[in-house]
Amino acid sequence: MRTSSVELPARRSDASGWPGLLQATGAGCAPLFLQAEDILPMCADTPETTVDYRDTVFLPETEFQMRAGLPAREPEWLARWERLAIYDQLREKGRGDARPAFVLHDGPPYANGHLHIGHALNKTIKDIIVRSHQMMGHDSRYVPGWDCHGLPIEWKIEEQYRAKGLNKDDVDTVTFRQECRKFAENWVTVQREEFKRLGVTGNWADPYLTMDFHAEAVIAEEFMKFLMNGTLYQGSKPVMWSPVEKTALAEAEVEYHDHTSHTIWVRFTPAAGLDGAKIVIWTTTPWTIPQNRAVAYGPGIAYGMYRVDTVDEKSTAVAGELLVLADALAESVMTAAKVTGFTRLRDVATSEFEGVVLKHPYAGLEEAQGEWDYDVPMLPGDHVTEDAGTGFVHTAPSHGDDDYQLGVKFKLPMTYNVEADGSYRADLPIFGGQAILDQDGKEGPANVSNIKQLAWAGALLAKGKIKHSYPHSWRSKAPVIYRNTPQWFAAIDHKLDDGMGSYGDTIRTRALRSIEELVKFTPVSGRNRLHSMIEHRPDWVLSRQRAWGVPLTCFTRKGAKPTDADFLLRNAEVNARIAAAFEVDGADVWYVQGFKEKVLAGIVDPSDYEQVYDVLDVWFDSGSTHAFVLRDRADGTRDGIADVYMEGTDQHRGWFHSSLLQGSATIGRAPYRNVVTHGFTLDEKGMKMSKSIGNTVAPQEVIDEYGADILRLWVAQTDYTADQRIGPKILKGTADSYRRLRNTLRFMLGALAGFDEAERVAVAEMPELERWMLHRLAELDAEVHANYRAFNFSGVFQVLFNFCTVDLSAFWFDVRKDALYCDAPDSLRRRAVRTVMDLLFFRLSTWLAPILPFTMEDVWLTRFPSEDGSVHLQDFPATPADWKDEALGAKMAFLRKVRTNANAMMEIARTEKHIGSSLEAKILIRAPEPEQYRLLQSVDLAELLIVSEVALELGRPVNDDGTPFGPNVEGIGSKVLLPEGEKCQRCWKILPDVGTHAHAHTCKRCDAALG
RNA sequence: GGGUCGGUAGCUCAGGUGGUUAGAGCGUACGCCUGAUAAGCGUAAGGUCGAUGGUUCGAGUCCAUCUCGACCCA
Repeated sequence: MRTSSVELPARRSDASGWPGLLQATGAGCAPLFLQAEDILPMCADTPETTVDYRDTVFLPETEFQMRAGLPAREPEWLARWERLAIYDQLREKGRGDARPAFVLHDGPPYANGHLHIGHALNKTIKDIIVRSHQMMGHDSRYVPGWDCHGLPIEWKIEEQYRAKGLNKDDVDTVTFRQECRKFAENWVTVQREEFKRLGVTGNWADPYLTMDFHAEAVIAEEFMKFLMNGTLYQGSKPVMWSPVEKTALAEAEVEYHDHTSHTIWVRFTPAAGLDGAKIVIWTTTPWTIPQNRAVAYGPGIAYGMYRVDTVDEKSTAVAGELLVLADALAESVMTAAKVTGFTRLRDVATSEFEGVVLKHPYAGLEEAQGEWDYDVPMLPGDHVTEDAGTGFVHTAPSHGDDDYQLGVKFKLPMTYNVEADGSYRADLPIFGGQAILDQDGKEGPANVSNIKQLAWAGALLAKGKIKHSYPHSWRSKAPVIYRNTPQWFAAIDHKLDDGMGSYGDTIRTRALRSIEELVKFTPVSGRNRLHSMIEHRPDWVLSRQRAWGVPLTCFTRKGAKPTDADFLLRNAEVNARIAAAFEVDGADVWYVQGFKEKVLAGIVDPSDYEQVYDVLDVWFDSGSTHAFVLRDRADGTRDGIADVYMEGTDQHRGWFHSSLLQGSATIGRAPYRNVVTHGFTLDEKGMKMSKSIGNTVAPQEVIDEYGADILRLWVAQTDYTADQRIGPKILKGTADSYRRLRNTLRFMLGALAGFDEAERVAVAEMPELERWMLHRLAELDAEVHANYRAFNFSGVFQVLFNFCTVDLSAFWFDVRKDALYCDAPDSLRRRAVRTVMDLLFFRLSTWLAPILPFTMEDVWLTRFPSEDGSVHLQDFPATPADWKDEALGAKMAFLRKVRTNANAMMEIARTEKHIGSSLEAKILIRAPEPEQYRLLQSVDLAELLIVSEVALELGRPVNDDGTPFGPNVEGIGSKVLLPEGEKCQRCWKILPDVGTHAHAHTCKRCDAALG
């Protein structure tokens, strides 16, 4: 509720004396009277009142533009930094042990395509970390890197070949690799410029590339450590395989199309147990039946025993037979088998399956020559569902991922029945030589042969067809199959004897203990995430059947089996020769005719050995960056370990993961001390960005429209540890915040115009308000440092932005405008304000510099114009601890509450047209407690409230009629009155002494200031 | 389908171990100022803290389920 707080007649011209009229006409008609009323004061007052003192007032003076013009001006600063070689200057400053090193090791982006918003976020966060640590006193080095090998680049080159009608297989490998190299080089150049445009500082002149010859040599060396320490072995694993192209395919190389498959229900007969009931499996790949090695059941699934009672004449089910099925699927199976009547006899607990051994459907067949006379165990598997099928999963470890995992877990044997061209091996009984898919990608006879054979063996319960989504080769459009192929693995649990056992003696234990003891995670949730991944992961598949990468530099003995002790050639001299050759000519030499002979000459007989031509998983490349960057470069780190690895959360599965495994094997621990992760960037509604939806935000567009500093400010104000949102509306808001900040800085620059060291005032001589500002700066100093150290930029921004708006713009600046504009230049008060303004300048401009490098350079150079200066050569200034004054902080907090209360009262008076500006008011403040009274008396309240006069009284804040002044603060109330006197034409305060001085229409202070 | 993380005003963020009417800034509206002026100041309106159920004298905060979204895996 609002109560009028003014008792005196209104002073304002547009209301004075005409309340009736105003009321009668209404606000909407007020303009009608404005003309006449406006003339009134002009007539009442003499023309003398228009004495213009504007030129005698010290208004802010600055070249600093309100409008930044960032898109146009940012490139100029970039050129300046390049000319001044700021990054190199800072390195010079940190030479030797002049400053403690701080190294954020760059996770390499893939050198392929223009930057997207995720890249911009990633590199900006890194840059803020690097810059802030530099300014906190470190030698903060940053070597950007690129991931250059790998499939996507290979594709692009293959695509170019196809466009020219060429076939990749007809091209020399070295030639092909060199084209890939050129392609990567080109994108490195493009991306480097795009990153630099964001204001990211670093050693751009000499970045690291995983395809540098030295990098390739080191990657090979690191791989050979795995070879030598016994963790490397050859195994077999099902991968997606195209029989048409006779090659393995990566997930990204397949596309899904509808495909019609056979579908069969097959009985498996227990050797014993289960009352002789048959276990029924369902599969869409009959050709995998010869490779069956187990049947999986779901430990959490309800099973029952069913008796077939009556069947349709076309049914292959038999009346009276017993079947075990998942209850949820029994009905559908019976329908498929054309069973017309059945009875559920009893529950079958999953414990009954334990230890049950089934016979393969082809066991005992005469033509099979005993091929399938092995045990088929029943095994529990969490991948078994009740969504489709029978509740039992036919398991062929060579032809499916779940099957493979189950096989690894229970040591099922792998089969090698399917050849590269998609046909059964010639010596497989019954089916030998038959194709699953022929060379055109059409179905071969294998499926139908199996269905016939199952029927013949009496194992076929039902059959049908199903249309479903199925993977096809992107290139040939032919369906693919899962087929086990030889692969190279790193054994995660192999016991190591390498003298690096401080944190365990296997890769896994070292990795886990690193996570537990050596690494700090930001946010902390990353620890569990990485830990559980490492805890549960299988062995690392290192090999890819590709051309563009670092080869697995090893040799196998002809005729030896992978399990033989001498299968792999382990020879330090050979390894040294390989590394030396790579160092000079890169990994291409591996593919040059005669390399094997050259490398093995004089050590072993080259003709006894096969050279491996698979290339390393690119994660091995990036997992090795710590070796060829941190360990080997002069700007690396002393112990080869980084202070920070900072990437997106997806890299728990990627770079953090591979670096951890690689490091655990080669240096015995994680190559990092901090893992910082950022979330994903989503659109304004929190949805994933996609080109088809059209909700993407490209960094280049933001830079063109607003400038890189706005994009950086967006990064800084968001909590990047979670997923963030961006879009036109959000960027608009960011730009608004920027403008507010910019104007605050602009005022500071204007107030500092011509500041001279001689003006400086000692802290002890300063007014309380200035000492309070120093107190705030000391508080901020601690908060800013703590937040930067914790990589918490949204904290830094929040704290500084609030400070700028609440403490500076709305309070200190507003209050001190009077002193700055009107006090004589030599007044202690004005000098104190400018002294504090100067101290503020150094802190604010440096604290914000890591976030807004362009704008803060603008600020810095406006104050200190020079050819070679830069805010980025500065450190955060040390802030004296004794600036802190908690008591003063509490006092000012209280006074500001009183101020807010008075403002609220003035707002009412303003609405009622009694006053306009606050200087037109006099405030009566009543405090009931003597202590409060004394406290209020100790300060210049008129100055603090920006009013012309304050009357302070001890007593209750009530009117003569007992009604309260209005809302109170701890019992203290205020009331708006009108001051006595005339308006000083220089400082605009209404004071009693105005007009009594030499200079017309001035107050005492202004009169003196005018001299 | 599985695992992990997240959902507080239009926006960006605060809200130790559960405890009084959930905070800040921006934006918005209204007003003032016209000596920070394509600025500045003031006041105000805005939230069933994703939903439901539970534990408790008391839950934004603890538990369960659901929902939406994201990431990783299948």
